Amino acid sequence: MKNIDNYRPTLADVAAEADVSAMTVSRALREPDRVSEETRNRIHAAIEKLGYVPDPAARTLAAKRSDIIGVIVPSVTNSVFSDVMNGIYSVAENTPYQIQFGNSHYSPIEEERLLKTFLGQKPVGLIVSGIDQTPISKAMLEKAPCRVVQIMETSPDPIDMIVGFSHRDSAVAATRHLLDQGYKKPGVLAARMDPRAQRRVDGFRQVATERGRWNEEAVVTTSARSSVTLGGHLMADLLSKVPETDAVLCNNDDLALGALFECQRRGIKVPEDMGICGFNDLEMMAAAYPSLTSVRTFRSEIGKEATRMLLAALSGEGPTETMHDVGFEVIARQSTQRRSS
Amino acid sequence: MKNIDNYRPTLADVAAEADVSAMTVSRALREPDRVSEETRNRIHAAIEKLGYVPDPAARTLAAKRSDIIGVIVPSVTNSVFSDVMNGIYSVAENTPYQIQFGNSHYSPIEEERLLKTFLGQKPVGLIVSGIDQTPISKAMLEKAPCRVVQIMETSPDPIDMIVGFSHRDSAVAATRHLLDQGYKKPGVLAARMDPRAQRRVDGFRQVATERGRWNEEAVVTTSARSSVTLGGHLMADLLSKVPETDAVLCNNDDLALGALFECQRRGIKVPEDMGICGFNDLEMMAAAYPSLTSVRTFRSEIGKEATRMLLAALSGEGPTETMHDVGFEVIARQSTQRRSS
DNA sequence: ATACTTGATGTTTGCGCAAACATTTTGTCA
DNA sequence: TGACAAAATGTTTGCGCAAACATCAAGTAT
Repeated sequence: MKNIDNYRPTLADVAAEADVSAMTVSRALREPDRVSEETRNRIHAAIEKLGYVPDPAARTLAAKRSDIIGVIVPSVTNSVFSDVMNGIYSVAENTPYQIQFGNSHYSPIEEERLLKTFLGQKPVGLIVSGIDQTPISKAMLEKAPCRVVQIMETSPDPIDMIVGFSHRDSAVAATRHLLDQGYKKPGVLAARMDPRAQRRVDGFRQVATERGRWNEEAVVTTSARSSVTLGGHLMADLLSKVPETDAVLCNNDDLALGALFECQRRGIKVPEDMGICGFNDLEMMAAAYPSLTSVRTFRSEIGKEATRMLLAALSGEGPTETMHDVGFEVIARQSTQRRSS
Repeated sequence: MKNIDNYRPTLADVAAEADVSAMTVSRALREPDRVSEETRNRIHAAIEKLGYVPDPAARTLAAKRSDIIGVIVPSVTNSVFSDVMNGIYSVAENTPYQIQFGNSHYSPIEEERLLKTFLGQKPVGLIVSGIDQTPISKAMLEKAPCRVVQIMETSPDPIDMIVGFSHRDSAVAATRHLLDQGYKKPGVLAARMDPRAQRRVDGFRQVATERGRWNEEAVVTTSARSSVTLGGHLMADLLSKVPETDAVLCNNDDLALGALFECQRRGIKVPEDMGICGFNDLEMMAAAYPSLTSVRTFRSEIGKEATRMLLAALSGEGPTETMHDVGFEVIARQSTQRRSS
């Protein structure tokens, strides 16, 4: 069992120790420039001696705003969002701001609920995923007394600020790559059809149609959570529906890896008989055998840039950009390197 | 730019609307049983009408404790901890408690700093990873005015409560499995030598020594972050040092997958010429070709159980268990299925 | 030398809520 | 029907801090 006694010194205690008023201590912590160096030293010595730690609740109540940056992501297990979260942390870590995560589980309704909770904490900023908020969420964000950054996508009319890339364009580029490599019967594997996955499938459709390679049957999707195992199943499904398929654009890297294993199991040669392209370019893609082509996305960069943008806007110094496209890059590897066309 | 006006109703506003005192409203929210049903309905109608949201800062200040459960993990990108975090969320989601994550980046010093920050928030509970805290951290946790759950490991003398499994025992079981399958020259691949990885290597050493299969040279470790690519490199390294190696125990699944790819690249047959065993049993292990043997760990369960335990202790009802071993399970698959012994 | 700026510090007040205690209303039993 | 317990509700107070304003000393220009 645990010891539950615990005296915590307050600003007033530190003030008494340093022989100044409480307000001077408060200032020494928040606006050091406005306190003389000598006084400041005395105050810091007192803080050290007493082990004073500011009470964030009291600060929030008095200042009518917290130092919280709320972040809403649809999943914490998905490595895409892990990377984004890591980026956010890395920039926020050495600032006075606190990151508070919320997990919407890909549910717009849950996002609404989280948003309400977060706003109750008077955050200084919010980072939300995507641009497909419900009307109620949008309204909350627009009226919110704090800055808002939408991440993962691009949009001509963000709520406030936005950092991401075009999912449609990235799929367009990947599909062109497949066709340029000489594949004739491309298919698509997609799980968890969130708005971004949908836009990627749209990009594929556009290019495939333009080049006369479109086949509705070759689009295999499911609302299930993405996984390597699922990639194998979807690949099997695709092959049973459209046996002549010679390439697959996978909506993410897990599916691509699963598709590769399924091909190995069936003795289908990659890249000769089947081209495989993933999405996100997770670390494992380069290490696979054969190495897997993927569309590199800058997930950590999105998190970092969103946080930087927010901090810049909060500092209030000068005009800040409100849109940032981090782009993407098709990383061609062995899995789409067809010997002959 | 954004609209910054924003009036937020307070308890007093709701009280006026419902024609009761502020305290009754406060009670209606925290102890509904102590308010008559009729009054409660009137209050909820008023809350709805005004869109009242409680101010957590004010509540924390007045009550001298927050509703925050602080969680410190060494990494948010590592899928092991993603799973644990998800487990924690899933149980905490429908409680009044807020989860606050901290990322120690595998640094005990950073953990100390985080702990201090968290304690400043007067949390109701803390969940920390591992049992290797610095003496200062240990002291803070012991004196903390809240319950503490250590996770990921087992220990005869936890600070307060503990949920995990024995890393040593799990490696012992995995190594026995390899030897029982007839492999004679087992090696180990390990990255990020945190205390848990170290204990797993120790388990391997114990069994290998007992059975006369120990070879110091066949233990290839690095302090670098684990990855699939690294798995390939470590495998290559091991083969150059000890070419006769016929099995590897990998300290995690990323390394195992990388090792598999490296074997494929070199034309080494798995499982005939090389047995591979991973650790954690991530989803991809079953989907690989050949499917990969691994030690299943119950990561999500650790998060869930730690949170349940904490909630039970907080509710104060009856005696609660303080130690929970979630165990592990060697999942034998193709990658260690040697045809002949 | 006077008025006036600048920098450094102090005082008062209230943020929104819950603990502790006080009071009123209702129900129950003999 | 009165006495008394229990349930329901109200009042006072202060949590720890920062905003806003007040004060005081030291410099600065003319």
